Amino acid sequence: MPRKKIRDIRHEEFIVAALEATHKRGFYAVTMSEIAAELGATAASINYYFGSKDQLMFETMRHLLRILGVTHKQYLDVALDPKDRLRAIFDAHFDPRFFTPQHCSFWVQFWSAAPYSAHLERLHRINQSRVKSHFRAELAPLVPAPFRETMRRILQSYLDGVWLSVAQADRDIAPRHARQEARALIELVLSAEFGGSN
Amino acid sequence: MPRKKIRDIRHEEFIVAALEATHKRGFYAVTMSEIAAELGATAASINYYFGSKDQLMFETMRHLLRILGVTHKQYLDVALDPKDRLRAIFDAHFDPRFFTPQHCSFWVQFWSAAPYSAHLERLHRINQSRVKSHFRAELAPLVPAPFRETMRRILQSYLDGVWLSVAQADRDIAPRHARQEARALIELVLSAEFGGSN
DNA sequence: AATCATTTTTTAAATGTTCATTTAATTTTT
DNA sequence: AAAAATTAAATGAACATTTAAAAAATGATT
Repeated sequence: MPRKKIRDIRHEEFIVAALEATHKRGFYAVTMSEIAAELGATAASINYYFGSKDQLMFETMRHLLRILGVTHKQYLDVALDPKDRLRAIFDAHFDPRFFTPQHCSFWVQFWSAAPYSAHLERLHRINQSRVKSHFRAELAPLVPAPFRETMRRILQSYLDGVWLSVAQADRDIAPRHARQEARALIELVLSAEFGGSN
Repeated sequence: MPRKKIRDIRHEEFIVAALEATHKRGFYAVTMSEIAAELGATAASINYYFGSKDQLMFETMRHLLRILGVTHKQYLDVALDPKDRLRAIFDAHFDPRFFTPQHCSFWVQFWSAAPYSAHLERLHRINQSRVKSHFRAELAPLVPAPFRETMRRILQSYLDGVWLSVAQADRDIAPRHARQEARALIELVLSAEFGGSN
């Protein structure tokens, strides 16, 4: 069993530190020194490992996306029917591993910054189309084609909106509650009378 | 008829400039000089009128909130029934005067920055509770009490989410389309079977 | 085990840039 | 002439990043 390399340990540590410090101070206001201070380290060592502040933030978002991807897969693996598969998207986003104040606030701030950096924007586009195609695929067996895109956009906007409100801390963050509410919305969407097809 | 004071003219001009420049460069990246340059003016004159950059941004958001308030009132004035009144909230937010790329991106970036500034946070809290109570009031005659809060949060999160996605420019911004979709969601919410009451 | 050379990791301090803000003077309006 | 509006230039603070040196880990050789 090969011991973990220092490089990998630090990589992880600094990402966690970036999440924490960003949550405390804001995406732009947070400084390298503040992030390093979370670990009793020094700003220079962040550059030693990541090269730049931008790169650290980029890697931190990739880390979040990785968690999200793994979590989603786990829920899909136990999904029994199309409705479960649709729920899995929300369950993954609202999983306790993921749906924390730190993550939500980093998430929202990162995406609002994305349009202003080619680097970040690319990540955004990739993620966005991934989520979009998941939604489309899961809605296909559930919603007739003419209504599908509307329903998808409703669900997706709702998902983003929940994050925004959690990041602004005007809602407390019980993952269980978020899921419950998402399920209520899913029921609503699926119970719609699509011109008599249901 | 008293001529407009220079002070008021500049106040407005700089706010428009702030919206435009922020849209181009991002809430944090944008500099005083860039904002001033929109008008062929100089950074110093912003401070002459506003005192500081923070204050300019603050006033800019207040300006948006004022437009929103006025617009909302106009829609309420012509609403004929409870459903119209509920729609009025969305119609105001998605009014062409309001629902522009500049406004949306300022809006989203401002609110994601809000938790990190006491000044901005106060504005956020005030606005948030205003919107919340509007939703509550309009939903009261339409949705039975036990479901009302869930429906309110769904609608409100959706509203925020639409903004986020418009600010990220992965949707084009036809106000008409946004309204249409909001109406679809309203229908969905109101057609729900609340334990047989409908 | 102990020594020492080598590499890796870490830091303190130096650099240099980018602003917001201030100041003092100039231009424009009244 | 007095007041208001505007600017160019100065100021100073805050940072990310670089550099050069110190400290720690590694590992080969006795």
